[in-house]
Amino acid sequence: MKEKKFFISSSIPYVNAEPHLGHAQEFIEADIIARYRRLMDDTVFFLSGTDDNAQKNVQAAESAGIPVADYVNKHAKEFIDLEKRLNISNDYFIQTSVDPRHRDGAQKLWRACKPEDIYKKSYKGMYCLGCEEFKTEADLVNGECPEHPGKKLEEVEEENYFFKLSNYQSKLKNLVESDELQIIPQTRKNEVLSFINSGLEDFSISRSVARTKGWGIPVPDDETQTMYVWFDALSNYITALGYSDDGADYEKFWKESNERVHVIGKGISRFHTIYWPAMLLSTGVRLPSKVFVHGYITVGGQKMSKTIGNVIDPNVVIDEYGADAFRYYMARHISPFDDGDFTMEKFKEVYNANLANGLGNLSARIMKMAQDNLDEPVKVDNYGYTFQDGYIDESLSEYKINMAMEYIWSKIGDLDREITEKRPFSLLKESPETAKEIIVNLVLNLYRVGCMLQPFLPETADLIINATRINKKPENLFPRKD
RNA sequence: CGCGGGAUAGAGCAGCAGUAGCUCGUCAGGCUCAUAACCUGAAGGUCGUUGGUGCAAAUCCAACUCCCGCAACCA
Repeated sequence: MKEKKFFISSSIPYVNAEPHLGHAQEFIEADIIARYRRLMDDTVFFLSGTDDNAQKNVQAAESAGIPVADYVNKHAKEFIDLEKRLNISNDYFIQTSVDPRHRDGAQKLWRACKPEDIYKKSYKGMYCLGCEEFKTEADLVNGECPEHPGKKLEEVEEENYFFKLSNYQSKLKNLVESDELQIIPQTRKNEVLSFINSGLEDFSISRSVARTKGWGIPVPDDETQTMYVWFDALSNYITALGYSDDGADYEKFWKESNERVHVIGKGISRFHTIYWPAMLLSTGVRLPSKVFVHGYITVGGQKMSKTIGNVIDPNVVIDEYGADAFRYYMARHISPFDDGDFTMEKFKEVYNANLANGLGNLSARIMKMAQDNLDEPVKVDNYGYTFQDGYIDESLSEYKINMAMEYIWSKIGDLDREITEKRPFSLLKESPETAKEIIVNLVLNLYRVGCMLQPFLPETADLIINATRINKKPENLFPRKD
């Protein structure tokens, strides 16, 4: 099989708060794909990071009374820690305010844009001092900012750089329609196309230094302007690879790669499927090949929000149930494409049903029989099974992670049924040879399940595979919770 | 005419044209190897409403009702 070069990224969240379930979901989805591709012998670069330069970070730091850099680093560390705890196998983690290659790369990208695509324009708008951001007519209620009633809106006028998105309307349309820039799932592709067809307006790509308070990346050759954070943030996907100095990873995983995939949430699909590709078209840099758009996570059917107080810290779930149990829920019970719901009650239910009673119990059943009745370990390596399975390949090639999981769990059900039907435990007395044959076959199939689980539940997969290799019942993989 | 998503057994969801399925719960059996786990069976659905296309519709089309997001710089 020919080795492929595969790039995949999670989006870089701005770090004005602790990581939540949505971030964890995205990390897990991207990680499953990355691990799967490595198992398929592709050469993979999996990128993750934080968007440090957003103005929201500045506001959050100010209200916390901490220097922006400290504030950003503190929260970035929480993201790094969460990824570690979730066994996310990213090859690099870029912090956009820390890595000097990012600043250089973003400025290089700016300079690389066609001169006619960037122009200066006076921008006038109603600025809310409370929110510290511009408001559009639609944002206002009775001419006031709904967040800060009574507070006067200030009419601010300043010069900003704009990007001539309108130049790229038809090109973008063709790219998306032809799937040269593939958007998954189809509904998101339709949304993007309808947005393109409604007409693309140029967008602002800089802010005055006065408003950014000097935080962010300076616009090249203009000390009065800071880059608009999206221009800066989107470029992370290539700056992290070494775009600024044509580094080896940039050559390998961007310029010459077979696939370049961004995993993002539905709220930022426009930036990734329209703004970002347009910027790249202007500079002549290669485009991503796929954008995989996932939904949001609701809690008890409601949007997660601090006001409602229903925000769940992924760390709390991991503390109680472990990383693999959490990965399991995200992979199988949250749709990769639509919004999914999460509550601790539901989590516990599926944990007990599918992990404790399902996979955990099955592993114990089979390996106890094997340990007590087989003289030596089953030669699983001679079985010739590595990872591949047609159904899983097909599901994952379309990013249907939950379908792949359904399939694996159907195999688990098959094995439980087989034990009941073939009754090796009672055959041991009457015809031990037949019983042993059955047990050997069960071990092989358990091994196969372990292999299939590798991208999804890496720790558990290793424990199962190892148990079959040493012919020993594993420790309680998923203790039942009452 | 803003855009999109949802409405399927008591609950939560999958299916998206060809005998209605999964998890939990309920009831009745079986098994006793295993994490009081596992297996089988049963009860329970006019697949939001009304029309249409098809030999055939949760599945395609149209209209309507009710929920939920988004509405250009917000995972």
